[in-house]
Amino acid sequence: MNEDAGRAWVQRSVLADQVYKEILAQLMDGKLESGDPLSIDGTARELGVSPTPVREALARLESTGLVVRAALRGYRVAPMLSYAELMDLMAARLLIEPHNAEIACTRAEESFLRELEESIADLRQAPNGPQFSDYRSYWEADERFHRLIAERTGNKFLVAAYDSLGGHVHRFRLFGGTGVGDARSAIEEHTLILEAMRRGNPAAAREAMAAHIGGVRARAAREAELTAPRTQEARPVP
Amino acid sequence: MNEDAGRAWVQRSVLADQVYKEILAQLMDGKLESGDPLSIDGTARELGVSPTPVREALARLESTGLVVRAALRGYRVAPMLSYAELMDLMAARLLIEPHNAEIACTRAEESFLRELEESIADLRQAPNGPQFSDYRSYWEADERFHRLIAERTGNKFLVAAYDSLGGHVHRFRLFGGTGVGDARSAIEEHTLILEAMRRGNPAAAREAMAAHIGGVRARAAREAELTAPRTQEARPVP
DNA sequence: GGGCCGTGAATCCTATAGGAAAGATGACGC
DNA sequence: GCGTCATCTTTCCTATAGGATTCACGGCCC
Repeated sequence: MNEDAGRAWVQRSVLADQVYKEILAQLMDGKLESGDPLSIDGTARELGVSPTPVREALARLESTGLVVRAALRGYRVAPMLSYAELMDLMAARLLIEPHNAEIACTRAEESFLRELEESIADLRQAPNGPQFSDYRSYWEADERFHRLIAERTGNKFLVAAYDSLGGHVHRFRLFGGTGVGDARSAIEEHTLILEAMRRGNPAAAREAMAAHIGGVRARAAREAELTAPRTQEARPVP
Repeated sequence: MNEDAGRAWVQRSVLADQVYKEILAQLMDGKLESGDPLSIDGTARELGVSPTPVREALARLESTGLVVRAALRGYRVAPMLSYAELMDLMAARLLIEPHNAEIACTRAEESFLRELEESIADLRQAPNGPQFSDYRSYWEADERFHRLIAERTGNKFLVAAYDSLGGHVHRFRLFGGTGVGDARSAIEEHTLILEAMRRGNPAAAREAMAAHIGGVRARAAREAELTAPRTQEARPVP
């Protein structure tokens, strides 16, 4: 488990960062399920490191909402988003991200537009298989698109607000085991946003972003219906 | 529930939390100034604890934006907000908090309104001297008012967005050495928001909150002009 | 005089050890 | 059979030690 000659993932960098990414990958992959206790010592043994970096990584993960911390009782994996929570997340994104797009459009420059275009191109060529390692690059490109817009506002508090939602983390966590389901639609909508920005029309950019988030919400709702009307009423298995 | 449950375990607490509060107090008090390096070992020696809790406390403080972390070079105190950044903060708050107030108003109950009223009462009787220890209770009551509204939305992502701004942390940090300057106005505006909520008028609640944030912004701008002429202009995004 | 480089101190990062509390397991008594 | 209690294991939390790295300072060379 820890002895794998092929992966010497103990490099000369901050170990806490490596642990952070590893735990994040396991969370995305579904290896760690909702409510699982995330023991500090246990994780340290499993990864072959000491508890100190694990402690620091978990302290940072806590701010993402993926893990929850009880005062003297350790960390636990945050429960998967329920349908209502997913809708809440989309409502919050609808408040913040269209606004970001509008502001960013007023400050758009050619280099910025090119970066957006590049992220869309990366999105097109990224695989989107069922495992997190498969769709990781897709996830990164998608996140980069939205983050670029948030950062382009020039307002670091809007960036912080966008970050705090953890929209992509929570959304893509639901893809664990199934893969990205709405790649085609997402790429189309990203392109529409970019075009509105190219035209220099802030109102159109806002509307395009709102339409995109709305589309994500609708598709997420449909997926949630398809997979399982789970967790609302825990019916005993016959 | 049980108020008189054993008190013995209360004295046992996580040391990292105490370190967190202590560093926060020093930041608020101005004992730690912008750009100061915040050495882990040094802080540990100063507080008489080991580096491990300090490390965890700093990792959590990083998400508040009060300290910044360089990969292998330690932590530093984040620079004080410039005039432009303060305006950016208020712009972000104007996006989020009026919306929160509107949603919260639609779900207001008597207990919620009473809690709001209580926070305003606490605000009235709280001292607001120059040291952080003086206006700490004022700060807590003010923060509680806004947080109650955010939490009343029932949308934890809106709460997270509100948290991420760190509005009160940054705003009150500027009060270090001078004390709260706008207590009277703030109390009045809080009362107006509460009255709108009592009337059950979401649009009025939104407007009252927007007026409050606008008032805070105007007063902060005036203070900034008094203390130091704004030399820093909004710099273009990279 | 200015730039480059070696040495030393300070600091960060990680590992290990031990005390304390919570939870689990099993035995005992009713 | 069921509740209670003692014991044990697990886990969290803190302290300490040591390797690795960075920054500062002084000397040396051009």
